[in-house]
This record gives sequence, C-alpha cells and structure tokens, in this order.
Amino acid sequence: MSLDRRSGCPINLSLEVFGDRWSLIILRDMIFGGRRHFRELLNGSMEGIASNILADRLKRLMELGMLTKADDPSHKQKAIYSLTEMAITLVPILAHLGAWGRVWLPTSEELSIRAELLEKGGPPLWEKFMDELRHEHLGTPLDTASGPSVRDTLQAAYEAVVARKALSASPAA
Amino acid sequence: MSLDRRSGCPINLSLEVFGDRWSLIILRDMIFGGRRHFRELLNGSMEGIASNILADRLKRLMELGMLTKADDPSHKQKAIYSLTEMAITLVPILAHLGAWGRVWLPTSEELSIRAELLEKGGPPLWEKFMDELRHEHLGTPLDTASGPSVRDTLQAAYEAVVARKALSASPAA
DNA sequence: AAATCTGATTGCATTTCGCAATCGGTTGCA
DNA sequence: TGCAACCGATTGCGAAATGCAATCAGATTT
Repeated sequence: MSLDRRSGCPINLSLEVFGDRWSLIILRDMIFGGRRHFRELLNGSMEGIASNILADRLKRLMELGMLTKADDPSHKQKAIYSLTEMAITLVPILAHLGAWGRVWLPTSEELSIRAELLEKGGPPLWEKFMDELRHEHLGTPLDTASGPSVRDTLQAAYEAVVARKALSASPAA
Repeated sequence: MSLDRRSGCPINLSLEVFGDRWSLIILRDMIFGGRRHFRELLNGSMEGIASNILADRLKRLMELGMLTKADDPSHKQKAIYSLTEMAITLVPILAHLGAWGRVWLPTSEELSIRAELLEKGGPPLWEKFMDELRHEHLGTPLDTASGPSVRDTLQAAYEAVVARKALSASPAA
C-alpha cells in the first residue's frame, strides 16, 4: 500500500498518511500510552477500535514506514510494534493538535491535562519526550539528563485529575 | 451535524473535526490560496474535489464553527465563505504538518517551498499571517506593520520555483 | 487437558466516497 | 431579447471503507 499521490503538496501527502479516523489514534496510544502490542492497542484505546481496522492500520503504517514489527523474544506469538523516527517526529504535531482541540472543542478535563502540560512545556519538553521515545523504540542512548519520564509525568497528572474529580464527586469521604 | 464524541480526548476530537481527506484541504486552499467561493475551491484545488463532497464539507465546517457564509453583495447568487478564528488558529498546525510532510514524504519541490518558508519564518511569521487572515475574514484592523502579505510572499516563492524549473527544462531559451 | 491469551481474519450490513450528470437561478454579452 | 456561461449546489449510482461480531490457529497458563 502506498500513497495515492493526489498531489505533491506536503499537507495533502500528510493527510494521505494519517487523514483518517484511526491512524493518529493508534500512534497517540503508542506515543502517549506506551502501548506496543496488538491487544494493548485493541483494548486500551478509549475510542474502541475494531480488530480488523486495527490490523489494517498497523499494516498500513508499517508499509508507510511509520512502524516496525518484531517478535517479542519472551513470548513466541507476541509481536511488538515500534515507532520509527518518522512517527516520533509527529510529537510536535500531536502537541499542537491537542492544544488546538483543548481550546476549541468540548474536551474532558482529565483527558486534556496532558495536552495542557505538553503545550506549556513547549518544544524543549517535546524534544525530551522524543528523545525518550527514541530510546524506547530505536534503542538510542538517552542524552538529556532525565528525571521522571515525560510520559510518566503526563500520566501522573492525568491520574491526579481523576482522583480529584472522584473526591469532589463524593465529598463525604 | 455534530461531533460523534467517541471520547473527550483533544486529539480524538480534533480528528473528528478534520480527520478526513478533504476538510483540511479546503481550509488549506482558503488559508494559503485565498479562495472564498465555491467554484474557486472546486476548480482551484489541485487534488480535484467533487462538488458534492465540497458542498458537504463546507456545510459541515460551518456547523462546526470553522466557517461562515455570507452573500456576496456584488453577485446575487454568489456566496462568500469566511474563516472563523477557530479555523485561523489552525495555521501553526498546518505549518507543522507541511514541515513534517516535506521531510518524510515525496513532496514536489514547487509545492513544498511554501512549507519551507513557513517553517523558517516560525511562530512570528505564523502570527503575522494569522493577523492578515483575521483582517481578510473577520474585518479586524491590521496591527503588525506589514510589508507584502505573507500569502503573496509564499505565492511569489512558489512562482519563482515554477519559473526556474520551466527554464531548466528548456535551457536553450 | 482445559482455559486463556496471542495477533489476526472472515462475513456481513451500513455508511461513506468518488464521479458524472444535472438542477434552477443569475449573469454577461450579442 | 436571446442565449451561453456561470452560480452553488443536488441526485443517482457503483465502489470502497467502516463497524461489529464471530471465529481462527497457535502458544501459554493453569
């Protein structure tokens, strides 16, 4: 499967890669959710992707050079999916997309806290995150002095919001 | 027509708005091509959108608050479409998208020169451009000292590449 | 040996897409 | 006045994509 190439415009070609309802969702779950296996992506996505569509998109993203697949050494039937550099460099786009959606669309508070932190962190945070992703998925050494990982920081913020909301929903704890 | 709201995730909701093959193309042509009329969008888009899809997407983008429609006073049957602030703030996303596509996808040289300049100009250039779009579409005053418009600058660069390529294709001129 | 989990695949109904033809109304020009 | 061209769509239709549930064979766990 390759690009239709309706035109050589960069925006058009980008849309041919992930201008559908699921490709970017899958990449989002791999990038921000740390998911690497088929079942994790299948059950972990909030939006409930169907298994045939997930299989099709994984195949397509591999053919486009956004993902690679390898056998999980610990589990003969498990496949592990990895982001390529091409996919990792989507982080700034996802950050902008999240920031835009947070402003203009009816996002839920707990799910937009990550977008907010990512926006506030700006390009330096994105770079740190991309470096961590390269380490996870490409095996490159980490060169930024680290502290907690960006993904863990975002996840902790998400959980804090969820906890606070649960508390305020039943204040007589 | 409203959002499906598969989830309240900002990225998911953004994809529900323009996660299809045409919505962003239409907005691209309005933003970078300065197109305001149905026929301009229909014939001007390199990718060749069908008229029923164009009509559907214009309607949808209006319902989502990205566009408004008004009668063209000079032409009883002409409608003029305007970008809202919601659409104008897509400029940084389009800039990133173009930059990403230029790096990773087989873009054509003449069509990627705009993306390159837009990337090089960075946020200050994007702001100037957005200010010009607000002036065109929302009637707000221009507050940045201007010079040639960003759109004209990008268009001139595009034409220069086209001219150079035509020249090198027939060098015996 | 049975139950569960793995990454998928298949069948099928519904929806969306892409394309061409066409529509009623407006405009510009002879 | 006549008439072709243009305006923003709408309609019909075949092809493709989507969503959903059921199922698969092999590997692993119990």
